[in-house]
Amino acid sequence: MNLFAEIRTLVIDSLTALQSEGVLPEGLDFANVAVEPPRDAAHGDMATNAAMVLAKPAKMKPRDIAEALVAKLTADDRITVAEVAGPGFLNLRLKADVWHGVITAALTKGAEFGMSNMGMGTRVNVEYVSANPTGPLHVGHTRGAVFGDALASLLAYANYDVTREYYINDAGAQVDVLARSVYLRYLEANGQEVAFVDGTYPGDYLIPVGQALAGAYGDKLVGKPESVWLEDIREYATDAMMHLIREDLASLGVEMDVFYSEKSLYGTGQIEGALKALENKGLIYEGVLEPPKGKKPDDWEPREQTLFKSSDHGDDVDRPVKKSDGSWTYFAPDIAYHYTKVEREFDELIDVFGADHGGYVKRMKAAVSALSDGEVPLDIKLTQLVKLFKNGEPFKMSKRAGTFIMLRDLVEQVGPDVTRFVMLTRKNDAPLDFDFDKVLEQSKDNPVFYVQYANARICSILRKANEAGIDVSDATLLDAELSGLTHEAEINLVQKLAEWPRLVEVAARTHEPHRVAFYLYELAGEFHALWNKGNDVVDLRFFQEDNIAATQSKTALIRAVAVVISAGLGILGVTPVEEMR
RNA sequence: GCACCCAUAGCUCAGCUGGAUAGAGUGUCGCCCUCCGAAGGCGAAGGUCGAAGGUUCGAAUCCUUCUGGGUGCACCA
Repeated sequence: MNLFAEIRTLVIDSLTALQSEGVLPEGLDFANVAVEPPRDAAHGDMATNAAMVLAKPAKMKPRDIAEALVAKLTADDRITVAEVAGPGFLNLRLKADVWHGVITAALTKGAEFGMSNMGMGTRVNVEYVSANPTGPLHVGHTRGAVFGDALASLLAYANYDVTREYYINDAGAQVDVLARSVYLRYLEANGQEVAFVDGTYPGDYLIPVGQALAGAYGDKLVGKPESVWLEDIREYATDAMMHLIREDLASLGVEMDVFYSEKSLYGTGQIEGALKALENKGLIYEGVLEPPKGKKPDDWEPREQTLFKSSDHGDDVDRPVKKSDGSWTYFAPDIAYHYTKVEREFDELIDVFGADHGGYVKRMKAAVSALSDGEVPLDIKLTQLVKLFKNGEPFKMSKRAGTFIMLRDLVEQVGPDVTRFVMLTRKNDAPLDFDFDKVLEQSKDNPVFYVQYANARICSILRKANEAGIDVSDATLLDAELSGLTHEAEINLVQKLAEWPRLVEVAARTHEPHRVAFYLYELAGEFHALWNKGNDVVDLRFFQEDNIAATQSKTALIRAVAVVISAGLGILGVTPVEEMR
């Protein structure tokens, strides 16, 4: 139930009626007519811009349209007052029981209150993490993982048919490096002294892989040339790394639907097929790129390469798909991979990349645009850096000194819930400060705590009422008499609840799950404000020992709040707590 | 040199396909704890929304230019 959408429908219906009465001209576009919460509550419960938006196309004065609309709207029994204000705003006040209906709807629908049909089953592929299978996930990956996962859940909540996908880069040179590094660990496990030169991965996490390999092969591979073992070890090592990565993801509560292997594209004609598709559109040619201006690499020399004419689809320059020696560039399999997404009949694609891949956005969009003839939109969300702090001091990370922070370090120290929520307290394209101490702090400036605390307080009251023998089961609260909820602070809270379905749609449309986190913080704020008013105004306390009916109506309200908090935290992948410990 | 992202209160940040007097936390100042959980509460002060133009009835939001910060820039993944 989206109250704003319902009132908007009423406004549109009224406008249509005015057209048939000849008050308004035909052929008006109502798409921009909005019904929103007013910025200032003193203006009313809802506001619509209809008169201002339509003034120009209807060639009428905004106030004249507004006046005509007022007469229509006040005839509806949900509206108590409709008045024209300012340049042509129409401020509406709703009957109290309309607001109370929000509580009933939340209690009836539970977690489904707020779900939207906006997606209408659109098939959307959300690709995220996609870290190279060369080691465990670190902090940067964590943000991408949390963001992508929350975005996927958000879209699912708005009735998109979501596929969560991880692209495994298991075919490039980096997995050869991995294999060589593991081979060194293997030699080590066979009692040899080894040196980790530049260009190998020295991480400890490869030690058990080398040992396992020694267990499986004994010393059969010792002293053998690379050609003998590279392929086997590469596969063995990438499997081991993907196992690590899956464990990391699981510890965060991230579950992928599809792990798509880059290697599986090779030898099957899929890369050739994707490039053929581009070639058929006349977008592949042999050519020589201009050197980059201003920053010319020292070893630059003109080379003829196979190029994709990405500049035809919004890119700045054309991009090579083959190296000068004829082998694929990394871009080629990526094109093929995205081609499979188009062929798998997704209606929309979303890629979540780290900000350091920003330079990759245009060419990828160009490729998808070309391959789908502009039919399949690709949105690429970049997640900015996470800056770590401890005791207010920047936490310097160094691979060499072993202070590189991994996903598992975060989860071990602060838990998956805090990790996830904090990662979503900033827009994806803004850098994020993550302070190990602050995120565990129990105070109002810690949003995780503040939201969880609200939920815990609500649970506490429900327990208390139960202990006092008052029935506060959802079934009973559904029938509770709500007409007593008239105090401004109570209505404020209800109105905040009413915004939830609307917020879900805004967040889903903009692909911005952080809006959910901010909304929950605001909702918790309204709840705490009402609680605190109970300190002074006894009638506002949720638990009224000598008044069962009042207790039930007030617990119905806060139970609805808990329902929305749980639903919102569910989207973020955070478990609501019932008690603060 | 080019591209992308960012610039909002002292600080950290929200700001809804453009909407009314631009919001929150924190910090500062004043008052408040016999009270369902004070791990706080109420109030005040605090802004040329980086700058200048433009579009619009209306711009923090859209366009152009500029300034300042971040990131990336043939063949590496």
